[in-house]
Amino acid sequence: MYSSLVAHIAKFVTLDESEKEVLCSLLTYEKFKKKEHLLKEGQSGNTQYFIVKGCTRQYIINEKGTEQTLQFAIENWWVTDYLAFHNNTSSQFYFQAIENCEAITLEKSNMEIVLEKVPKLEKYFRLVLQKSYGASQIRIKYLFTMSAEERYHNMNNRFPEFMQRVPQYMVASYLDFSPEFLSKIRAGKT
Amino acid sequence: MYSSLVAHIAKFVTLDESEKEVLCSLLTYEKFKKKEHLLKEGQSGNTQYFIVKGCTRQYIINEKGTEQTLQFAIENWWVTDYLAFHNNTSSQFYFQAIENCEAITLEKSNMEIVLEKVPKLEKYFRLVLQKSYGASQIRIKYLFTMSAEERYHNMNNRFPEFMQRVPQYMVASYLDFSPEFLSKIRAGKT
DNA sequence: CGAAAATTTGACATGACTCAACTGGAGTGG
DNA sequence: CCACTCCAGTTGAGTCATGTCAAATTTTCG
Repeated sequence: MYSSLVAHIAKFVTLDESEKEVLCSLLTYEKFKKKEHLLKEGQSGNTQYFIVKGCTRQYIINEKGTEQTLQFAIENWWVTDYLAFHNNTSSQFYFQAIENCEAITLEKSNMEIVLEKVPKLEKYFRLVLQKSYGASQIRIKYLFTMSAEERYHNMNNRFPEFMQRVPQYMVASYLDFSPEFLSKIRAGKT
Repeated sequence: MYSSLVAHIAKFVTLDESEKEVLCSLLTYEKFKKKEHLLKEGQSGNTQYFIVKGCTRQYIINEKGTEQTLQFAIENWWVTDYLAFHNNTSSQFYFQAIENCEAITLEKSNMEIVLEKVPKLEKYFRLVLQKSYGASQIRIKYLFTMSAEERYHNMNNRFPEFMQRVPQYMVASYLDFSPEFLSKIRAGKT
C-alpha cells in the first residue's frame, strides 16, 4: 500500500524494516475522484500529500472569480501549502485532483513523530524540499524571461505527454495567460 | 565570527558546544563589496551562502541583455541556486551584493560532512528550505493575481524600509515590469 | 441524447513596453 | 571645491502583446 513511497525514499536514504514499519504506521491512504479536493483554501494546512497515482493541481481563485493554476503535481511529488504547513496556519491554496488520484497522507504531528524516531527521514525531506524549491526558482525564471507564446512552446517541448493529460484552460492559467490566447497560439502553429 | 549563524540555528534546533565546533570548522567567512558577485551564472553552484550582513539579489541576464532580479535576500537568509546545488551543476543565476556584505559560506561537500556528524542539522536545513519554498509559492501567487501597480503597492506596504535600501530599477525588474513604468506609478500617487 | 463544459474565433480595448530625450544627484579627479 | 561624467530616475509619444467579451462550435459525460 505504501510501497511507492518507500521506493521513493529508498532513492535518497536507506531504511531498515523496523523504520519502514514506524513510518507506515503513521501514514494514511486516500483516494480522490477527479475534481475532488485534497485540500481547500481556508482549511488547516497541517497535512502533506504524496501523489501515488494521478495528477493534481494547486490553484487559487482571484478577485475576478476565475481559477488560476499555480502548479501541477504528478506521481512521486509531495504537495501542500508549505507556508501554512510550516506556520500551522490555514492553506492559501486549493489542491485538486484533475484525474482520479491516490495519495499517501502525512499529518504534521505524525511527521514530527516519525522524524523523531527515524532521523534519516530528515535528510529525505530536506532533499525533497531542496528539489522542489529549485524547481520553483526555475519556474519563476521562465515566467520572467519568456513571452506567453514561448512559455507555451517550451512546455509543449518539455512535457508533451503531460499536455495531453490536462485541459487547456488549466495549462493557460498555469502559464499565466487566457484560454483564448492559448487557442490562438495553437491556431497559428500546430 | 559565526555567531549569527549559530544564533539562527538555535531558533530551530539545539546544538551542544562540540557540535557547534564541528560546524564552525567547516565554514568560511567572506566579505563582498557592493556590486561584487557571490556566485555567477556558469560557475559551479556547489556552495550556499548565509547572509550575515547586507543585502544581495539573484538575477539573470535575458536575451535582450538586460538584468532581471528574481529574488532579494537579507540578513539570515541562505542563498544559492538550489537546483544546481542539488544536481552538482553550474548556476543558472547571478548572485550579487547590492550593499557591502558579509556572508558565511558552506560548500556542499562540507555540508555533507557536517550533516553526517551533526544530524540535527538535517532538521535545521529542512526547515529553512520549507520556509524558502513556502515563500516562493507565495511569490508566484502574487505575480499571478496582482497587476503591476498592485504588486508595487503591496511591496511598498509590506517592506517600506527595504524599498529605501534598493535601487528602483532592481525593484522594477523584481516585480516584473520596466523601470519607466515604476516611475509612472510613483508619479501618479506618492 | 442532451446539457454542460471546453475550445475556438473575431472585434475591440488596454496595460505595460520601447525608445528617446531630459533632469538631477553622486562620485571622481584635477 | 568646482566641473564633468555617468548612472538612476522621469516624462511623453507611439506601439504591441495579450486581455476581455460575446457568440459560435465542439467535446465530454451523465
